[in-house]
Amino acid sequence: MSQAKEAKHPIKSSRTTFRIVEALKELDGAGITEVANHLNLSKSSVHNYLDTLRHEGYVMKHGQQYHVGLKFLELGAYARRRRKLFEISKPEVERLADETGEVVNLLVEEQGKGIYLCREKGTKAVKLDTSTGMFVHLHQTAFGKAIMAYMDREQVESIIDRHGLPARTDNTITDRKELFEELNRIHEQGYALDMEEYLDGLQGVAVPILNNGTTVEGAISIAGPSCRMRGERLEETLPRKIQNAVNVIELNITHS
Amino acid sequence: MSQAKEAKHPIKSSRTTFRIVEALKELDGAGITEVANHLNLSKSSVHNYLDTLRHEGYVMKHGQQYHVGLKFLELGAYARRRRKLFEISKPEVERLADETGEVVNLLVEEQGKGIYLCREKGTKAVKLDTSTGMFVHLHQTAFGKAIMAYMDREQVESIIDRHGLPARTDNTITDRKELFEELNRIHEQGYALDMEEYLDGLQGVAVPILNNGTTVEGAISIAGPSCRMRGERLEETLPRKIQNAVNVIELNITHS
DNA sequence: ATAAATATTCCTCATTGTGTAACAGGAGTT
DNA sequence: AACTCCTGTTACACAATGAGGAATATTTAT
Repeated sequence: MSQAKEAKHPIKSSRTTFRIVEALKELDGAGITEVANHLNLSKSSVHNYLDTLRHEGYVMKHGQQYHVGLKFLELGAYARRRRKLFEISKPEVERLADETGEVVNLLVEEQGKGIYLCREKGTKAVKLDTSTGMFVHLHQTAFGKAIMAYMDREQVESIIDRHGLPARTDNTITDRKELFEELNRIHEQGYALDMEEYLDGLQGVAVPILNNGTTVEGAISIAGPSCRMRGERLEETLPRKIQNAVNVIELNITHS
Repeated sequence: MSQAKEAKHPIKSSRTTFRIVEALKELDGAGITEVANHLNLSKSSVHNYLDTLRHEGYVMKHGQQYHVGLKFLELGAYARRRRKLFEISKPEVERLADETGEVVNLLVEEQGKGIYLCREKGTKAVKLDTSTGMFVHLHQTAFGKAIMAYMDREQVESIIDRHGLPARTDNTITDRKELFEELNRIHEQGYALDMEEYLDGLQGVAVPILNNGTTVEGAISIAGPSCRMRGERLEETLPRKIQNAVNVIELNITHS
């Protein structure tokens, strides 16, 4: 499993293509010059890229503003659907949201980071700026830690090497040794806690989803304001609720 | 509004990049030679593309199989979130699914075709192979016709020119004149019907979502097996239910 | 009406992607 | 084990192609 930072023979235009689309996302829509400045490219180049992308249907042009097109949703939704985990888990995630009233997330690991497959909001759910398709550092969240707790140590090491352990709040675990201790604890108790490690005032619980009791497929988490997430509810009731849902999911995974 | 089939100076590599990813989707994962044959490209080229795409995080490699990566979901979900229509409509779509028990869809137009923003299944919902992110011909579905019914005639003409009127079932409207008559009827009655025009045995109703009572933003449809979709339910109850939901949505759209 | 932004087109040269062909590694067969 | 027949990967050299500068249109603002 080669881990080179660069491809041997990178297709430059392929990379710039995506850099441009990503710029469009970052800037939330932009004109040609804006993109050109943002990426230090010539206006004419950017123009050619955006023009071809538009003809391919991957970007939209409204007036003089270019935008990321919904055709990416076609590919993205396909990639998500391919993971049987999503199809199987969605109803359970919805049920959990109804029952608890909080925010429930389904997350998987890809390329050493976590990505949300879906999120359901219960009636009391807090507003969060995160959502479907977003990438997060695994060590900063409950579900991320839950997933790592069931990976090989070397795998976790390589992820840390690749992405580091950047902090997001004062509580984020940024120390390698400390993280591994936490992962051991999680492995023992079967669930992970997020004590405002991702966002101040937000806590959560997460349980990993295992295939055949061995490989981690993803994790489900429930998150809410710290005031509602404590004591028995945080450490007993909610973990058990998720565990029940996960049991159902795991049954369906192995039998398909 | 130029409608040239090709960009003036197309970036070839940009196009092949997407052709490769699309091939990966069509083949539902593939190896290098498979892709190369499928697209009449040299193995080495495909290898270079897939390698860079992998390093960019847009494709995944499992063993010798390459797959569309979830990073597309990041862009796709963003593009969807950008449309305020989605955020506003989602709860209404869910409510409709609960109330009717059928399949409820939210669709918008992009590039002259229809694309599903979301789908919610009620308890009695039929199984459908379509889903989020999928593109469909507008004239083949109830929501598509509902959308076209509120476009300028010339706009509809140009869409037909671009995509034609291919049939999907024996009932699909394939005649230009017939389609325009149908669109007039829809405009008058305020809702559109799909009488097995997309899939045999499947019927549906759709209501367009208007902004300020003028521009079409999208449409909501309810679909189900023909046996359950007839008479008063099809032509009265369901249209009214959707209309109510749409009213709520339209209110929220104009006030934001 | 003029100015100041854009976007778009034109054109040239060096870069970059392409295909051919050779190489390596694994699975299956005799 | 040696062989074949698949893969994926690397090397290389030629030609196509994308990049950038500058000129031109087009829109928007003053």
